[in-house]
Amino acid sequence: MTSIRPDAALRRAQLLDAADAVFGEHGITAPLDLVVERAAVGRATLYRNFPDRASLIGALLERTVAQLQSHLLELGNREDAFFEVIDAMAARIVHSPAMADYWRAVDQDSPPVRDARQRVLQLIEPALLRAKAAGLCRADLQLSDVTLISSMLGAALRGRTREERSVLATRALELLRPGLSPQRARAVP
Amino acid sequence: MTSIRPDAALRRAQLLDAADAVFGEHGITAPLDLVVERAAVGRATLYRNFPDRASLIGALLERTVAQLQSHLLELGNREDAFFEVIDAMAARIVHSPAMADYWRAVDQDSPPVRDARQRVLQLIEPALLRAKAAGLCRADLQLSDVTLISSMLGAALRGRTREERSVLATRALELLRPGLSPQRARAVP
Amino acid sequence: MTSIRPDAALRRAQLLDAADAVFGEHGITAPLDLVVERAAVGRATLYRNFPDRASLIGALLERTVAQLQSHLLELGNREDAFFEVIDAMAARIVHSPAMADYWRAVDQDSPPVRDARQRVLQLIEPALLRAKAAGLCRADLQLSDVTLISSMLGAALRGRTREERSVLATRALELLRPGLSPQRARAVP
Amino acid sequence: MTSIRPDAALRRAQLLDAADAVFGEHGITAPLDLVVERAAVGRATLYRNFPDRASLIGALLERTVAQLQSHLLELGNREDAFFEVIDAMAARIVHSPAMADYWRAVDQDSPPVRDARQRVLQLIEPALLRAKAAGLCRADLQLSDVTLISSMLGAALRGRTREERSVLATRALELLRPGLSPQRARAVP
DNA sequence: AATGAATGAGGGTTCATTCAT
DNA sequence: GATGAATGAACCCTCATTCAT
Repeated sequence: MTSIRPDAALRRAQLLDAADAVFGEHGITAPLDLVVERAAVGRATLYRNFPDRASLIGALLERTVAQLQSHLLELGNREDAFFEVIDAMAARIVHSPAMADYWRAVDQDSPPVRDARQRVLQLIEPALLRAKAAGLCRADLQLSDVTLISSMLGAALRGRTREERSVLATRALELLRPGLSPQRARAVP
Repeated sequence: MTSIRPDAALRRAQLLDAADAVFGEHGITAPLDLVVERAAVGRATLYRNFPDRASLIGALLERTVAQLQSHLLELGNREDAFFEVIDAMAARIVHSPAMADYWRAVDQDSPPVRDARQRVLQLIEPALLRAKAAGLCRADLQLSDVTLISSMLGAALRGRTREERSVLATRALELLRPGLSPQRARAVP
Repeated sequence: MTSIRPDAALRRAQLLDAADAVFGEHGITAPLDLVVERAAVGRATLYRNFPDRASLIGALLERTVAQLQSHLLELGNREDAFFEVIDAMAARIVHSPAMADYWRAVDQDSPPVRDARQRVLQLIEPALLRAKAAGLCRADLQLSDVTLISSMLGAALRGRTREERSVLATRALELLRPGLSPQRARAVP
Repeated sequence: MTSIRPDAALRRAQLLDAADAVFGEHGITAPLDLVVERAAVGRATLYRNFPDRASLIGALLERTVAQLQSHLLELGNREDAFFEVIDAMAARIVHSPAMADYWRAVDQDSPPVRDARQRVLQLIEPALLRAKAAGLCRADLQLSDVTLISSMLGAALRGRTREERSVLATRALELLRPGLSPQRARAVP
């Protein structure tokens, strides 16, 4: 039994990094040739590792899920973990602006995408419940709102330089935060 | 000399309607063939009226600008005109879900798109100023925030059925509205 | 109303001729690029006229069916029309050596191929019945044998020069003819 | 020095069996990956044993030649050995339907194929001469006709299930046999 | 002025073959 | 010696755009 090729794992990582960068610059419909070129890898290598675009995106999502998981582990039972996650999400999108597109990816949600989304929401749920219990967020906040917020952030940041993205993300969070907090009764208009 | 101008105008309108529908369904990168087919028009006719994709999108934006202008005219000097415009913007996106994409369209902002955006912001500015003066919106709200909000709404709504879009738009506005209102001092976290 | 483009029909014919030649030389799995090149035509022109390989082959079959039909018309009610058809089939294969492959074409018989085959057999049936009635051919000869004979002739001739094909076809017919004639009782071996 | 030759021989046989099966199903242009997969062997192993497709096919032919040789040995000096060989050829093609393709293989006859064909014809020649001498077959039958018949049988059986092949082969032989027997003088047409 | 046929560049994918482990 | 990961050439096909009718 041979050991599981360390170079294969390297290639995979190279490809994922390249894909993340390319998708960030040109959107998730970017030519896969760009990914191949950036990874400095043969064309078929991409296709063996990721038979189609969806599976490539799926793998990128899996990486994100793993990162989220370890982040949540770090945060432990903190009451404000939910908001930390939102901030981290924004930071992640600033870093990797195609991120948000991954979640609604590739014509009508392929299975790997659906699975990853499911898992993310499951991971976030306890944090959301704790925040609600602590009265830190509005009472009617839903898991589905997290998806919505992610989409909104992602779209806002598309096609910008990294610095612009950072500025815009900060502002977007400023505009969104009050809407996540507990709501006073509002006067009728 | 024949005077058949209305004919040409009709073709243009047909093409724009078709483009709006097709872009709404398939995104603004949809094959222009689909537009041609839906407009039931010869292929070159599209290209005579709109030499490239950007000018087609520019024309769609112009239509929106014109609608916005007449809407604002209707609203007159009402203090809440700004919020009416935001709602109208959301409604317009629900109806025509590619709308938001138009604003950041086609690889790094083409001139017709840039122009149209400029004009929209100029139209909205007075309403924003009035809302600020009346204390109806947060003091630091900028014109650039309108672009941001538009992006955020648009992204939330892509690729859904009309009903889903309507539900999501309502929710997105619920989340965004508190952030647009005047802000209390917030306790330090 | 414009007249129905004469040049379009020309292109179609050019393409069919080119396809016949190329398939004859390299088999029916030859790269379609060769067809395009030989027809001196843009690549997409091929694809508009014939969306896929099967439809190209289908069209080639249709041409053959039409030729067969007019040939049979010429022959009228002659008792030996069946053998004339067999000879013509061989001649046709000599001229266009991919012909036989067309009949069992492209992974498990596509609909256009199936249709064309059906029509050919229907056309030949009367001639076969007349030959049987006149005692010119063996009593148990079936329509399906025609397909079989066509396959056998075709295979014998692939990838040869025209002259070699002609010699081989003559020989193949010499070997096959006695088997098509009425059979004497054979002594048990 | 280790003496692990049987191991290598086993691999070779595995590969040949796999190739025969795959070529039978998908034709002799089938992806060699399928052969590798079916043989459950590393990819480079195929290439070490058989540097290219032609040499793989050549090896398959050699196997057939060997079988033919031992079959002829069994038959001894029987006068009808020639017809036994024809029947065996048909049976072999029914079993391994790519067989006939092997003989005219891979773009204009590669050397290993040419060699194998040569040897087969040499093996068959005595049987043919005996049959002729005994008046069992037509006087003008040539060695080259054997090639022709093999092609014809092979083509007739391509792309069919085993059962269909068996039925078709029987029929094809029925049609061909009279043409191989001594010919009466034929009335002028 | 309007049509739709023609074009060719480029994307996705497969596969024979080589090379590092 | 054996493995399977990596390579790149080549194929099929789509689509924005031009041009003959």
